[in-house]
Amino acid sequence: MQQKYNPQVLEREAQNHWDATQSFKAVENSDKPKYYCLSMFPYPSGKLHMGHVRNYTIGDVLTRFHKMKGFNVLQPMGWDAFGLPAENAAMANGVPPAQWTYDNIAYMKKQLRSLGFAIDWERELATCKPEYYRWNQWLFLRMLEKGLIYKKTGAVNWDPVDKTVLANEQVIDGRGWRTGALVEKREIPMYYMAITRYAEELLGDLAALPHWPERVRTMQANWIGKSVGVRFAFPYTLNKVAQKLWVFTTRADTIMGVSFVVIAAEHPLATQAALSNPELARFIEECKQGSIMEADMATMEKKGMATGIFVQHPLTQEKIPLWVGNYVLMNYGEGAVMAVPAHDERDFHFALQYHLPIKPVIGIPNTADPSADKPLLPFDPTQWHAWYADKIQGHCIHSGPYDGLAFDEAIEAIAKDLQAKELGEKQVLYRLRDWGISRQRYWGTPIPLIYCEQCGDVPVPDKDLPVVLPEDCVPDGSGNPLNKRPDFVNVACPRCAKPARRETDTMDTFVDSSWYYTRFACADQTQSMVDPRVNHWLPVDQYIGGIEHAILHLLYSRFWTKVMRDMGLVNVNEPFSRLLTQGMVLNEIYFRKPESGRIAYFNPIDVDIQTDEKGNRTGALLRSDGQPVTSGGIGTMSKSKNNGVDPQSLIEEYGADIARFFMMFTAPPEQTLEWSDSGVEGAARFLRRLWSFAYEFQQGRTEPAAISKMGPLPTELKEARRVCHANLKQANYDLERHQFNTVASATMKMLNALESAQKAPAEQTLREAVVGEGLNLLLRLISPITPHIAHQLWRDLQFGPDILQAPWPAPDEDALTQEEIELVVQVNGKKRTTLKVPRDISQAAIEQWVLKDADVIRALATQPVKKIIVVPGRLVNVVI
RNA sequence: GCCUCGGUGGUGGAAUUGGUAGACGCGCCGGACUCAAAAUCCGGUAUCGAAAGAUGUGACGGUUCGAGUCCGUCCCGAGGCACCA
Repeated sequence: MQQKYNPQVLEREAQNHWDATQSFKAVENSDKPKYYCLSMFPYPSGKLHMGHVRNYTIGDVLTRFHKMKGFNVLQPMGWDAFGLPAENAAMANGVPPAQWTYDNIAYMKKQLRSLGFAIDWERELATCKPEYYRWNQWLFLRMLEKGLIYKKTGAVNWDPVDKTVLANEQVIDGRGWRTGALVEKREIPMYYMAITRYAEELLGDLAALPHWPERVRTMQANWIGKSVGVRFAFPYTLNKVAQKLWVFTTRADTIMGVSFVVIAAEHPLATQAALSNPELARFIEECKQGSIMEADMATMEKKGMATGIFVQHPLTQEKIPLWVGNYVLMNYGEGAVMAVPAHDERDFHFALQYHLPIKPVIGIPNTADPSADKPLLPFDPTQWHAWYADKIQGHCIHSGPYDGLAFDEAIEAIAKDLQAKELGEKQVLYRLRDWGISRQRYWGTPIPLIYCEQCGDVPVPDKDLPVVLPEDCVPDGSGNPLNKRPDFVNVACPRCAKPARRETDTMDTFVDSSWYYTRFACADQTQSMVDPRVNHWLPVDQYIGGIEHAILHLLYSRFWTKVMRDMGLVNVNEPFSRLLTQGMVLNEIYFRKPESGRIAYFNPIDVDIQTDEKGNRTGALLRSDGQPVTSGGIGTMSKSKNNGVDPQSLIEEYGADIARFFMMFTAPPEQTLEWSDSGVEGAARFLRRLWSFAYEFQQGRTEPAAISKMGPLPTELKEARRVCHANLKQANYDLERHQFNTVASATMKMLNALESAQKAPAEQTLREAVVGEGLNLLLRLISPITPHIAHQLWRDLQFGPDILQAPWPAPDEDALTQEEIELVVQVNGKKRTTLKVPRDISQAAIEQWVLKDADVIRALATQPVKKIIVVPGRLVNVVI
């Protein structure tokens, strides 16, 4: 056994051993229960970042834990290889996205291997390869046949200078990132997936995912946003033609308070009204400026303009003015809303701004004088919010036939009356919109369509799949380079064989990642998208990834699984049984802001922190020039803030185990993790201490490998043994709930206890028995986190040939029992003292004992005891 | 703006169902070893106070014998908002 802990050498040896024994190869014909553990696959951006290390370490801990618990585990890895950054890199360096991507994959794979993850590399896939994305195209065609994909226009960000479509990320403060030009909204034809047809099932099945975090289910439910309301129409006459303007509302009970109607700038009626109203036309143009992002839309100043058109209230026939507003969304509901300023905050502010009438129609009952019911108004927020929250306190007032009706009754009555006039009905509406998948970009899956002047839109026949993306294009920022590739664009129409054009739009990269987990089950299958092996492995038992994917990726994947199910490709309803959403990795931000010019960020690695003698931070200096830098707090590691830490240097300096231990110890997986150099040093110190302790133990051992029978133990050894088993028990609980930081800390507590045991005055054989048993448990417990050192020490201490084959340890309940327990004694809930009592003491005896205690008597003073609350095994509270 | 989550010592965090707040680390202080330093080892470390004791989990209020944990209002931070992945 080596005296010094040398991670670089032993980690390579352990990894060679796992490769040679094919330790992580997953097979379908095992008699063990299957466990499919999947971490979200990385985008090959260049090199691993700390978020990746964290994500894959969490997955690996779960993989190895379940392997030792006797599961047949599949942990695969792949590459989410299409996407915008490759095009950006191409513009910067002139390298084709394909080459950049493949180079990155090669480098990052090497990095992943050096971290010792228990991955079955035989199933590796990359979404940018034709053998993968041909199935995107194949399923696209099936969905097109079923009407699950359709074509309609949708809004994009248009850069008028570069004449190109911009991603939301490329729009900064409403301007193009390269040109600085004001971005415009532009409507272009796109393909949509009809995810809304599955809205009800996607919502309902959230209940079938009890092992998903509550917050993710809540976010998805709110995203789908089912609301039951009333769709109804305001009749109007324009150019002597009677027409109807439809709106949707969840607050039909306030219909008698409507004082105006607002339509989106893109609404056909707005376009029509603008024909004879240049001022309105200008306003509508103004509304079309800016990005398509909802956050921008929601935070901009609410503006409106009257159209001069009036519509008729469907129940009172009153004349209602029609407005165009920049805050009405064309793609939700009807693109038109009724405005009730008395009972909606946004309408209220709009009405104040433009001096429109405010008519209260909901009030709280006044029992003394029903004729003086007090109106509830949005400017009385305490009451209004309370009423809105549970909808039970108020009722209709100033509402003619509906006076006195409560929320539900009013909606029923109003919907019935509207229906009788054929002007409305109750309707279920979802906030969820259909998924637009067309991208005017090069580095993605080609959409398999051909446009023929004679035949129209012609789907590419299956026999011509895949439509292969040329890999040698270099984008230059002025539109999709595919349009400049006649060899790609020009094609014979599959129907009439005349010259035709290929679609040059590619698919949203979320399409690629919506089904990759099914492909891992049968990555070598060349004849079909998936094969029956998919039903062996699905659903994924444990999925791990960043919380930032809580809605889009996870919802699209759930949708896609249901589509594949309905086509008979898989037999599960949901793809991921358990979900762990990991927190982001943060680091300090330092910068200097010059009088003029750009703010400069400095990597924390180049900054020295100054502290006072108590350790409080007093300042920060840039090491290169000794001058102060400003602290910008902490934030997610990013290029723009120059606060990333390259995992490569960490792995090279300390080795994989120390990096992994630090990641697991520093924060629980679901919380953000703050980077700290000294924390890494602490992890290194612990593993070195573990190594030398094991070395000393092995050197002084008299009976190699024997964990002999234990006779009666002296107190110190008994206590050390109790600590080991108690921590193991707690750690097993923590592993099940994925709280790995306390598992790591349990291994530290065990080593602390074993070090005291080693020094205890006791017979050598007894000490050896206790310490040997403790080390044996500790190594197995720590092995999922730091597999390399555990592998080596397990062999060096002759516990067995391969720790991976060892069973998961269970605590010995006998070791946990204590003769005496400590009770906390409180008086009126305040801790006064503690009391050592026999384990099986009766309640009456405790009460007697407590009342005789000097500290208790002093705290009682002269006041009489009202009652005594005893929590068995924990505490006593004397109430006075 | 909307949806969701979080806020505990100098610091990362712990506290299983409401039951000893601060486990285990980091940092800092003191000591041992050393010519010296690093490394390592030992001890201390919430705040105020000489002590007894009091205070303390973002703020304020409530429920309870008892609240970091439950309820209400507010403040601050993070993630998402449909073309970053």
